Amino acid sequence: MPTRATELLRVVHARPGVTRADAARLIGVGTGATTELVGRLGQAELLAQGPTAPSGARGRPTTALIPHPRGPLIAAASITYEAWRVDVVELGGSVLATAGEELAGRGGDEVVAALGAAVRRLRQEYGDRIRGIGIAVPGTVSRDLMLDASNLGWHDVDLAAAWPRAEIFVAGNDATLAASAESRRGTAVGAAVALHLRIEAGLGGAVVDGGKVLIGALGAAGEFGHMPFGDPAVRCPCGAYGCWGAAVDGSALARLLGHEPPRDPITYARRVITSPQPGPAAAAATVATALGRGIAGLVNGLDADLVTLGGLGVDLLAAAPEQLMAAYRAGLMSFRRAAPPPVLPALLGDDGPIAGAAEEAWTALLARLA
Amino acid sequence: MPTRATELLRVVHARPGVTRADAARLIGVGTGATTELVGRLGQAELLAQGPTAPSGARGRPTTALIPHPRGPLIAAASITYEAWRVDVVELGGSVLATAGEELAGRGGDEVVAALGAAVRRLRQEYGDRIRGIGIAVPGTVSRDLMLDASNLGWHDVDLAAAWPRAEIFVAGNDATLAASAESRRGTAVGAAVALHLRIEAGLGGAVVDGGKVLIGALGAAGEFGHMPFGDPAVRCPCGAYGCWGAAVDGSALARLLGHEPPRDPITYARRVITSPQPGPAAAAATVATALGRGIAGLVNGLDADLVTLGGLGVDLLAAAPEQLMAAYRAGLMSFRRAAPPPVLPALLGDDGPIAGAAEEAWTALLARLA
DNA sequence: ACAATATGCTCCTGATCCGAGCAAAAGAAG
DNA sequence: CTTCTTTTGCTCGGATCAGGAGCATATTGT
Repeated sequence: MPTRATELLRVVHARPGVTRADAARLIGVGTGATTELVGRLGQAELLAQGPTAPSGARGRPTTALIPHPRGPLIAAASITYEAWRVDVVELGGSVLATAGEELAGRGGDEVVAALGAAVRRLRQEYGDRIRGIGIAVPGTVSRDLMLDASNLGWHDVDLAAAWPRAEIFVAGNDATLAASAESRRGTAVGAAVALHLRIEAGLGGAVVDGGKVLIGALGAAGEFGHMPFGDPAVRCPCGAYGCWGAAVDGSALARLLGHEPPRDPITYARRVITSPQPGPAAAAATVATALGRGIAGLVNGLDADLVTLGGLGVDLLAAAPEQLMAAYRAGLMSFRRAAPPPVLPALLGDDGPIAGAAEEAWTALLARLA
Repeated sequence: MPTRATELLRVVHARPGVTRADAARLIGVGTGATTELVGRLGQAELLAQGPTAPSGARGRPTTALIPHPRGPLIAAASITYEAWRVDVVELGGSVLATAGEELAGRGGDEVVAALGAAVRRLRQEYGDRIRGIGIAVPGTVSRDLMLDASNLGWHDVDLAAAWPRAEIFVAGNDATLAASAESRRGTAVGAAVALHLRIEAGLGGAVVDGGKVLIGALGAAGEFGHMPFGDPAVRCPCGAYGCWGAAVDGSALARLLGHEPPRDPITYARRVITSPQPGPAAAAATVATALGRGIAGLVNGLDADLVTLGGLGVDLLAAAPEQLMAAYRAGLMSFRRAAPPPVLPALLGDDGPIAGAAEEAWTALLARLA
């Protein structure tokens, strides 16, 4: 039940620094109710008012709504293949502090323990202002917060150990969370149905429908890499045949170039894609074609009006835009070809997953502050 | 902003005949508020109370909440390849009256005009109680209610002509609406993410996430038949290559059997699929395999926990269950194989689309009655 | 008949929100 | 500098809604 108070907080979170007059118009309340609302939320140490830059227009100047200096905070974390990081994020998305380090080959439980220690240090510094945590991970997260990251060789890693008994604890796949961030603060703001695809070691993604990320029945939605758009003769490590992901990632490039499967497929793939030599360029073009064809299939089926690419998808789009877009257009249903949904690089880049973790945790917190 | 009143109406719509005590517990209000609510909704001619069957338990007996005898109604319509139909549906989904006839080869505008005449007749009978209309059609509907049904040869048919200036007017693809109905009153009740697939002349479907049908940016989501799970050498009428739909419908069976493309692909396909002869049976098995493989891909990507099949999908599942399910299981990501989401026939059968039209129109009406 | 149990109604209270009217703070015009 | 215009903010009264305590009601069980 969204009350006016949560609506106002959501507006301020989405657009920190809105003027109170604009915010009131956005949620459709009069000036009387606004006074009461802002007063109440100020008392609750959720909102504060700050000065605005002079507008130059006539009329009494308004104030800007900003996060309260003693207001609640969220810890946003991400684990990538190379490092982990924790940010302290206030209402509106600003980062107040950060901590992190390289993975250095440590195991999942060790990394979660190190992350948990960092969260404890930050909680000592910020006290109970930190109300919860969101974590982005390169793998799948079950409902009971167990992480499975096969590309890291991690299985049954208990993420809850980072902060047992946290009031708010959300965790999710990095591509899923990056999609959330793109739809709120990135390229996909305003899209009705945004599709985000992210190629790193494998292909993941997510659909954001009307601002809500589809997380699936088990929290494992967005594994578009395991849709059979690829060559039915190629076996995927997941056990199925013809997986799209196996046609667009580093292993696909290695296969095309007759190389051994690379140990670090991301670095390998980036090197191949950006190589000026004809062999690698042709391989990149082939992979870009497979990417474009699959994107078209997803757009046909999901009726997205915008597609954003993250990770190696950005490099592929830059290296072989003609091939990618040609395959994309050719795969679209005819009625879509007049106005194909744009395929654009994601705005937030490598910060997408951690930004998404912050967004989802803040969304959960705002729902609780009802 | 769902108020208690709309919450109660939604509960009664979902479970007509609930006792008022159960309904109050479901929406979490005390008996005092319930009295006030039921009284208000009775005054507004939205709810009435009826007798309940004796429960046998102790305590004061409660009453059943039922639609008001002068309450609002919805006209639910469907157009299929053979006929059109209009039902008058009350709160809770019961059908009070129905009308319809065969298409008999008429064009889209003529059919919509006939449907509109039937709606006018029903409105004369029921007066302003009929507050809106929902229409299920075998094609795509744009935001401005223009219908495109290429399999019928209809283009730019103005559905709004069936009831211009209707207060509530929703229209959608038959497969999309059938998915909605399945998730509310069919096999998929309670599923977190339900995938419904419907094969008639082509393959369509929809995803229902947490009770909400994903309609896409243009209202054209669910065209899973145009995802490239099929043979890349086969050209689909949509202009793309390798469309899944072209691998599982009547045209695919005809191709496998060396027949000409059939004029009535649905009847043709049903005959082939149910044929006891080895040739047709083998073709059906091949098509069932392609269906199972694609379903697995969609389940992988969308993380559905239940799949329902409608139209010819039911026949395929009955004719070649082993092949379909084997391909399905083989295509699932390994972590899903321990507990594959069930693949079941849809409960509502041919009534799915019209039931879904009623559901969506009622949903819109309930939102307006806030 | 009486106890036990579940349900429904009345009345009171508090929270929320809206609108009217007035006050305040800026720019514009003389 | 004064006055007018424009926009915004505050106070106050009224309306709606929701929740709870206490009592009334209708059934089953002994």
